[in-house]
Amino acid sequence: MKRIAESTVRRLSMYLRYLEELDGRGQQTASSDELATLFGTTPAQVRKDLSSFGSFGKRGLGYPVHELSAQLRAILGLGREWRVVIIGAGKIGAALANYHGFHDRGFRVVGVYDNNPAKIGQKWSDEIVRDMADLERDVKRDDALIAVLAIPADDAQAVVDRIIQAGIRAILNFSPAQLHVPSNISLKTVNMAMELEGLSFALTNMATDAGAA
Amino acid sequence: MKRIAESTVRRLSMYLRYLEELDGRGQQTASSDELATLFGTTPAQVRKDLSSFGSFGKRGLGYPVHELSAQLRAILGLGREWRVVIIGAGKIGAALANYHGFHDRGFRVVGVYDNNPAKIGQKWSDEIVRDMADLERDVKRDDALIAVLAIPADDAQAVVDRIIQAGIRAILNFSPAQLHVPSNISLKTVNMAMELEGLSFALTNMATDAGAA
DNA sequence: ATAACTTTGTGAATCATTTCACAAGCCTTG
DNA sequence: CAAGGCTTGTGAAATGATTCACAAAGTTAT
Repeated sequence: MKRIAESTVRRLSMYLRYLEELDGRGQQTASSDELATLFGTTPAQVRKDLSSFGSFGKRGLGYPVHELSAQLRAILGLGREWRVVIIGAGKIGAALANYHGFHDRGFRVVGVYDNNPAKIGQKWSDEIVRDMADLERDVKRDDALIAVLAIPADDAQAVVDRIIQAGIRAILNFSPAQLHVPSNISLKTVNMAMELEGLSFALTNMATDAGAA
Repeated sequence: MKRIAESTVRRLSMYLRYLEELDGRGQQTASSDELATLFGTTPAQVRKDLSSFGSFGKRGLGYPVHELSAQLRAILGLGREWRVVIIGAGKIGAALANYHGFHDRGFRVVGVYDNNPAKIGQKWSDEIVRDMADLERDVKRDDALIAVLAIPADDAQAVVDRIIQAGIRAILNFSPAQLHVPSNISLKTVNMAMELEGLSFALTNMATDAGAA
């Protein structure tokens, strides 16, 4: 299989969300054209994205909704349970732990950590907040592979180094820090400041062109 | 000025964050090489990004840290105050309202809205939660141009249509909904599910290649 | 069973972004 | 002030992503 672009994976994720909705409504098939118009992309893009993984459609008819959903879940690795630790029991961590889609897609939170003594031991959205000192031990014991980082930027790199040692293989980073990880570790950073500044730029330079996505 | 790529704007935002840190430490100049190694990009990329906007560096020496910071702030449109409304007084909204970088960069929250009667009128991070019914009136009166959307997916498109009518020109969307806006409105969507599924994909297909960013 | 119609899958072409490579310019040293 | 050492700015080349365009394959109607 050839290398898959980041942007392709994001679109697959979109397609899946919509296909599941169609499936729930009992729709049997969907054409690349139907999928495309909903996402502001093109039919050719949809077909190209899917064709990297196989031939799922029927010519003259379109894609079988239910079956394609299953295929996409398999492709995205959603057929299993991923054990996740949330590091930082602040507002962002809480938002994530509460987020439904999180659990429904097989991402199971097995631990929430903080280093603030006032928070440790408190109940917090189905979980007891644990001491960050226990992070390594727990990650190993619970076999967590994914970590969500929602702590201040200054502490972030040190924590990243620790959890990678403990066996974490993928990190979703909400701290406004530029993190460095070995190339066999997956890292995604969501940076609020960067998004807002992107909007600020677009508004300031509207004359030229207006961005959309 | 020619069209600027989204990815370029994101990098400018990164450069700015680091330049401000260097400036705070009193460092006078920084080379493209120094900036590049910190961000996992290349010196050529840094120079190309900056060269879209002018010649800020001195050959043989590098870029003047303080001055370049100021230039980047101007380019990104951060020299003014942006009035922002947060729609949805849930955990994500709270995380944003509390977020320091938010206010420090000139993004001033002028209103927080919810349609839950239990929340309306309550104090909430320096602001009183207001009734979403008043959204249009307030947006116009307060001249807010940016909206942060942190509400359930089902309500999102209807709210978007309303606030655009009221004068909002840029939207940061945290709801897992595919939104449609006119082309003169800027929209950025941060979709947690998509990020997590991206990690799941990367972990599942590690054999091929490991993603990093 | 045939014809007309629809929609996929995919090489080729276009468009966009990143990287290369080097001349030009500035600083420093002697 | 001339020579040597860095580092920028930028066309050109390379790489990557999207769009085009059409043959192949399936469906539907008669």
